[in-house]
Amino acid sequence: MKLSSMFLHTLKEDPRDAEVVSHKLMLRASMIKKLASGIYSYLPYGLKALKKVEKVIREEMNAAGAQEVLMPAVQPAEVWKESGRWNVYGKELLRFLDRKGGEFALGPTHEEVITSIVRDEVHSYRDLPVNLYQIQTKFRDEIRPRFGVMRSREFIMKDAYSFDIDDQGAEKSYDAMFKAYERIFSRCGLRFKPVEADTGPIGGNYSHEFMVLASTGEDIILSCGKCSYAANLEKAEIAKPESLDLKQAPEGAPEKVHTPGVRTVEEVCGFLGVTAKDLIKTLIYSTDNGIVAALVRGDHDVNEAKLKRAAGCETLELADEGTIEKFTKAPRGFAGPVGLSIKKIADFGLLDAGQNVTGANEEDYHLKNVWLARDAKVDLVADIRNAQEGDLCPRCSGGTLGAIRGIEVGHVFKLGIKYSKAMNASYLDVNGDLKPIIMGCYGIGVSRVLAAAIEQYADENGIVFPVPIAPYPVIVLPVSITDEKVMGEAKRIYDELNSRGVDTLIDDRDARPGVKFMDADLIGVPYRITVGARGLNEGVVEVKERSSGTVEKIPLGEVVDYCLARVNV
RNA sequence: CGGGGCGUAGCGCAGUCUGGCUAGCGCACCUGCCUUGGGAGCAGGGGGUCGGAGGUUCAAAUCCUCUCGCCCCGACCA
Repeated sequence: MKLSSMFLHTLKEDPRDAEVVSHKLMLRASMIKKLASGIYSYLPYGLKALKKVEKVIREEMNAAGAQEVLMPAVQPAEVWKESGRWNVYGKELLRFLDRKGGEFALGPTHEEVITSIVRDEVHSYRDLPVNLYQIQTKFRDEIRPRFGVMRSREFIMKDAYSFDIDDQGAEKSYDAMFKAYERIFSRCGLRFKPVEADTGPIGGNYSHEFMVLASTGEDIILSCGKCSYAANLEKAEIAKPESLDLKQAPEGAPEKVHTPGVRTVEEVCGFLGVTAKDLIKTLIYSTDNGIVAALVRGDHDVNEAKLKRAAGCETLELADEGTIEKFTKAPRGFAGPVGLSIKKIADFGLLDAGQNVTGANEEDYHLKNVWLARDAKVDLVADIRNAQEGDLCPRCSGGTLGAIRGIEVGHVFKLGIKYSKAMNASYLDVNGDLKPIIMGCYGIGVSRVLAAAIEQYADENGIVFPVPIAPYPVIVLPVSITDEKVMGEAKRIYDELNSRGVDTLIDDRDARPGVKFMDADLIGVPYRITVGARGLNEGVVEVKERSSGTVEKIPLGEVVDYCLARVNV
């Protein structure tokens, strides 16, 4: 491709509303263009990069035995009502009516559609297993899109769905996808980590996320320094204590203190001169299984997914002011376990606590010297808080958890029969018995992979594309386009590289060399061949490697082979 | 949805508080000269009606009301 005719308009300055490097650089490198909040066009250079990522994904998916399909972006409400998610999915599902008043939605994911296809087409165990995937535009009406295509509303996703006759088969399918994902992200040159994850509204019972490690990531990962355990914050467990008995309390009674207007943990600490660790936070939750009080140490945070499990409920949210007053007899900020008659679930972290400060269930009063074992009847002790740095590993002995940030680029789920049961996707087994198909689903955020790669591979001069996803692995840069010798040699190298299968750019713009160098750096081309009169006199050109910055002088006759050897991975 | 910030040319910004000449600067773009190994220089030029609507005023980018959009923090959500 000739830069003189390419639709590429780079920017010198950072656009104002870009925060993270990948967003800034994708805009500056003329890869994307915003149309509305969370909705982007891909310009030629960005699309080319996207296609490279897709190519890697396709190759590995096909190699793993999956077959490509393409499903509609617009989906009728009908299938969503069948699966039961029409009423569950919430505002992220963008709904609308067609001219006849029929209800439709823009697909945020395709479990319903694929399940309806497979249930019509598959009737026998002989048709299974099967794995179908697509690469397609999804729409999720995110409450707050941000960071460019990292978290956009419209985005490109590869989603695959596996169908098996039994759990053993489903396990194999899951495993095959897990391995394919490891190959995909490795080939893209990413530093990543698979972690155990919560399943969220997609459902199912087991899942892993693939996280690209980056300080700007929105997800927090906890991983053990000693063994291979790693999990998303929402899922991360904490080592189970040896005993679930509360610490024995001495004789005595809590002492009431006047704490006017003091509500938050910080305020209480400041007012009473204690630390957050000395406090017990009492959070009142409304659930489909009644009201519960969650007790955690003042410096810990409740993990709602864990609390749901412990409380045995499906839905759960922090109680509103009125509910709190009704059950604690005090406004928000003064709840405590002593004398509280609702179900109380205490966190492991409180097992060896004593002499705590808690709310008094009375406006403007707290209690000092509270011992859970003595003063409050706790119904259950469980793991209900977020893990944090320094916590003990749940899988090995002696390991501690560290926290790092990551960008979720892939997610694999075991769905079981959630959808096949709801939507009647079944098959006849060898014995002629009708059984539900066991499903799995596997997503990769294609556009997010691109953003994550740039997040991981950039420097002060711009993008540093890894070769496998570089839109163009090589750029030929003639220092002067008016020098016929220089231009002729540049053209020759450019043509030869292209004819030998290397996507190559040539900067044939009538611009000063400095401008060309800056642009080549900005757009992140891995190898730059500089052709100038100086070098030609010695019979050489210069090849600069973007990632290391090293420059080598290569004889004219060898430069094509030199590049081929570096670019064909 | 709550809090904060911002909409002036393709991009980055000044001007707004304290209304008043033809709305300005840098980058990008066009023409010419000159220059050609890390964002050159000179000269000339095109492009905006100040997010939108209404109002106040002799006069509105500037003041008032409404409205739309964008960004950040949070809540929410994968």
